[in-house]
Amino acid sequence: MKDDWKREHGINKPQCQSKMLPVQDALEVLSGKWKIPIIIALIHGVKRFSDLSKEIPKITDRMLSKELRDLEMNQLVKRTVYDTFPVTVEYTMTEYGQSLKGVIEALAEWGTNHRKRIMQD
Amino acid sequence: MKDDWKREHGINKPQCQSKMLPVQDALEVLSGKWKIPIIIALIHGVKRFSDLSKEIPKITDRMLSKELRDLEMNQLVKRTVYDTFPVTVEYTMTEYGQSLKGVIEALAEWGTNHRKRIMQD
DNA sequence: GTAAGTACTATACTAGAGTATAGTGCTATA
DNA sequence: TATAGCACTATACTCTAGTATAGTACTTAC
Repeated sequence: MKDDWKREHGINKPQCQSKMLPVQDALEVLSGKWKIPIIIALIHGVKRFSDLSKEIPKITDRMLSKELRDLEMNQLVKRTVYDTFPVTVEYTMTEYGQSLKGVIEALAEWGTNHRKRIMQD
Repeated sequence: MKDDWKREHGINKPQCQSKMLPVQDALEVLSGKWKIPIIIALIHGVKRFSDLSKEIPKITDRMLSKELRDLEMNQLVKRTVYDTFPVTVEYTMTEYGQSLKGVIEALAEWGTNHRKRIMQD
């Protein structure tokens, strides 16, 4: 590989190679306005589409649908369809999805502290 | 406070009150395309504007300037102006900024693992 | 006096994330 | 037969993050 190419892709520096891409991967999974609210809602139990819609203020059906699809593609959320009258669909965090708990915990802790710090000025 | 108001602002559920806002606060600090690259560059040492510009591929001056201002406002980065010929400006992570290391570590670890998992399907 | 180096700022544009609003397909009850 | 409830999808719009490109202010060396 040419050095130019490496520079282009930001992998010429060891630290970039080892940290930057992974962090951006993780942030992409959590990206957008609604993923965190959805994840937090689902961490506390199985929910149906309409439950989530009620529980998350202001989210539109379109966004809820799209974000759930994203989370499902990343294997964080499982979608189960029941063949009942008005079809019901349940969303659950997968076992793998639970692995986000640690990350979210770290973010929550830092965020709490940061808000205190910034507010007091 | 009215229950309606609480529902509107998503703080009627205990879990929202305790986790959602802090996590979003933290993510906002790291938000955007360029903050992580800048932070990672600065974690490895003091850098000048032009250093960062060279080290972070494709970032425009405008974005670099804006993101550095954001990071400075959040007290993560310190800006020092030296009264030299062509004025030089140095950017450093503050002591407080170093506190992000843990969060970034957690994100990097999860991101690495996630990439493996998603790729192998 | 003009060219060059540093650290920006200004203006205009583009693309993608998010919003608003309405409509679909299914069926069981009234 | 019509209405209601669920889980979406379609279309069109808006708004903001990011890009592209150019220009500024300062000063020193040639």
